[in-house]
Amino acid sequence: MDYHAELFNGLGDPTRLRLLNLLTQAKEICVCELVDALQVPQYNISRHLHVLLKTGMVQDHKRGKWVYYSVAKNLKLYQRTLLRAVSELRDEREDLRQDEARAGRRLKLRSGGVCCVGLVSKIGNSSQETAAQNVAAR
Amino acid sequence: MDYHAELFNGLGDPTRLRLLNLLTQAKEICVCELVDALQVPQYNISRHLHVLLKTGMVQDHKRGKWVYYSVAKNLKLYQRTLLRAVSELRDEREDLRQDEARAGRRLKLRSGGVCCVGLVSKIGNSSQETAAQNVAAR
DNA sequence: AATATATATGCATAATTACGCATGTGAGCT
DNA sequence: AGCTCACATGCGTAATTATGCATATATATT
Repeated sequence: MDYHAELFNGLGDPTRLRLLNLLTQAKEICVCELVDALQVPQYNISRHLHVLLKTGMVQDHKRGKWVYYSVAKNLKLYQRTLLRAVSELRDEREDLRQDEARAGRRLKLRSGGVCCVGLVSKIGNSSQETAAQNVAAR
Repeated sequence: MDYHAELFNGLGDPTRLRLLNLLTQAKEICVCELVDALQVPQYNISRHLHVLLKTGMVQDHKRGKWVYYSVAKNLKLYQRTLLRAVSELRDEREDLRQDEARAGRRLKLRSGGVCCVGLVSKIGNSSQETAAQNVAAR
């Protein structure tokens, strides 16, 4: 598919829409935090982030064991406009706000700006029953 | 897929991107004109227009034998923002401007505001060798 | 070095979507 | 009524994309 259509397509998946929404709200979020916020398997989050990376909408930054994602710098005009459309969507979507709530709770668990220290979080991956369920809230 | 992701997805196809671009430039365009402008089979155009209809981005209006499409009235805020992203994209895309050129030539052929009178145009459908090739230009 | 944690990815499969062809529908013309 | 033109749609198939599971990689930590 051509590049720009792909760009829109990048937002054409519910999970990616949710990811982008969170990323526009916070400066930097690491993968495990996104996993907890969306309650979606880690391999799934990673894959969707990869798609968003390819569209140039987000950038990643490895720090220690973790990979932090954020909205890319130097977005083109139409890309910034797209992001704005996402935020505008926010008002209509309860689920996006729920994501933000879970993300908020999760981000509070950072110690010294570092994410997931001492937290186990494997929602869909492998066996172990997941921790960080205080974040899930329900 | 959920509704809003689908909305982005509506733009996540090159053909639909091209259609939307033309529709944002002109008030009303009928299917056969779009076929000539994009040089894409009629059944294909119809299908993509149907997708755009479902997203609420465009509306149709039957007039005599023809069906005219236009950008929907009463778009929501984020929808208008999306359209703006499309126009902003225009600057980067030679192909969109070529579509517009062909569309412009085609629209000039209207007689009395009525489209495709006496023109035969079956780019991909069935047999007959297409007319309106003065529009294709190449 | 061995182990544990965070993230990515190969592979098989399921689900979704686009496409081409043929045909259906509906409006207008003769 | 029969024909033609504009448009839509059913169906089969090809192409694309998402998902789950397992595993690979890379970076601490002990």
